[in-house]
Amino acid sequence: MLLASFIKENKEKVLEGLKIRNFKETHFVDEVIVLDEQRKEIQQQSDNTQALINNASKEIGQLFKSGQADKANEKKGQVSEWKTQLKELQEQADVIKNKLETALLSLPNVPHPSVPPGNTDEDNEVYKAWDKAMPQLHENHQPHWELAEKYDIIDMKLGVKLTGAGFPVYKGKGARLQRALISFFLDEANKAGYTEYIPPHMVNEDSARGTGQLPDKEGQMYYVTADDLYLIPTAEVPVTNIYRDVILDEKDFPIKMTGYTPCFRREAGSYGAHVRGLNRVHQFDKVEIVHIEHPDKSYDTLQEMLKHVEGLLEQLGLPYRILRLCGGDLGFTSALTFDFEVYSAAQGRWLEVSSVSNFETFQSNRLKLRYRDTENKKHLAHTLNGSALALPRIVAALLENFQTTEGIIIPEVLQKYTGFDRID
RNA sequence: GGAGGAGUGGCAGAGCGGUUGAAUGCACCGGUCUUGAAAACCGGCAUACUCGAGAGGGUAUCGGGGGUUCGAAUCCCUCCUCCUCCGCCA
Repeated sequence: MLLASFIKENKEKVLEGLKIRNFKETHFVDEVIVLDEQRKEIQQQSDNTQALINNASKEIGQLFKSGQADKANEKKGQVSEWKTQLKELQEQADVIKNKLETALLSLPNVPHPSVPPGNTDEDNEVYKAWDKAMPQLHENHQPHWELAEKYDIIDMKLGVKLTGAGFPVYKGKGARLQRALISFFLDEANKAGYTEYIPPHMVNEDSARGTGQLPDKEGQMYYVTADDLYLIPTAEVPVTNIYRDVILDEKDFPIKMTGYTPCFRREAGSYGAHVRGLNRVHQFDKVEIVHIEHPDKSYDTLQEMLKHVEGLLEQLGLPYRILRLCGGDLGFTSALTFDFEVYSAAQGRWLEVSSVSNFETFQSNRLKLRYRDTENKKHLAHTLNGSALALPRIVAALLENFQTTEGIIIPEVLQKYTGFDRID
């Protein structure tokens, strides 16, 4: 959420940003500015009335003390008039505040100047292309969903029986591969200086709001009605919210956190060949990295995160490319996002496996995540996060790219985790 | 799940209807003293919104929300959290 004051002072910049995003509902910008003015005005009136009441109440107290009950009762009459006025003012104020909140929540983050304009994923900029060899598959190669069945390592049908479509069951070497990847990713994150967390897999409404899942993506989350809790769509939500309502010292930067969690996404309305197998599922595993950074350093940090993710993919030996998302494809809360895609050879497709973003102050504003500078002034911190990495599509690419007539070869870095070097 | 008890500033801990944004202690910051340090003494020390060039002013906040009252940290309702006991349980 942007600050109303920021919108007022940077109206042109905000409008330009919305244009880059191809965001049509620019009327919210003026609404915010007007409503914020109205809010101040009515707040002023309401505060003044309250001040009158507070003063009169003190006087009444004094009068009772000095035994002038009749005068006190006279004052009471006047106060009750003010109270009626106050109530009306507050009702008006509530209406305005609600409208303002709605308008503010409707506006996405202002894109970073480097974000290219564009509407769809076709307009994304290839930031780093893959210029090395592509995997060469043998003649009878198969897509990962067939391999998974052939080697009996992932059972989608069993998932349907137990839960429903999109809930894969990993079995035998498939399960062990899954666990190996999680351990590998976490170990790499630890080596890179991230503090590891195991957060809850359900969060309350405040947390979902803090990182911007609510109200924007309400339908995307599984919701436990009996307890008013949301299943997390990513570790970003609980991990970033660790720092909700926190005021840091400048010297606390950078804060680097990592966590493995399952992720739950309803993905309503998805269907077709592109969501086959592991390409899109309702529950998947992911290791996330989260940074909280000083505003001056957040873009250097974003580069550092890209390097970290690149390192993982290189060690796994998967062809990858990095995209700079265009305005239209950029997430609501993000200022700049780089997507990582790996090449899944049997499908002949690039699959998104990581999304690394700088949210600047968009999340921290709602989180009330601030820091004190050397002059003791408070400012909003910057938050960033990235997948490092999301498992299913990595598994898909591993299965497809490393399939041989003698089975699937496990990358060397994973072998000490899996305890086997091939799936056959 | 059942029965009790409790939630006050960074921490500890008073207050239990009327100048209480909140005593006191500790911590922290500045100063005096000191060769330096400690001790002692003096002063400062919450957050948000808002008015003001500034000095300074207004409003809100004593777990969250709602209510009673001219007036609530103090009374009532409700939710949350923690503690003790019982039950259940990986």
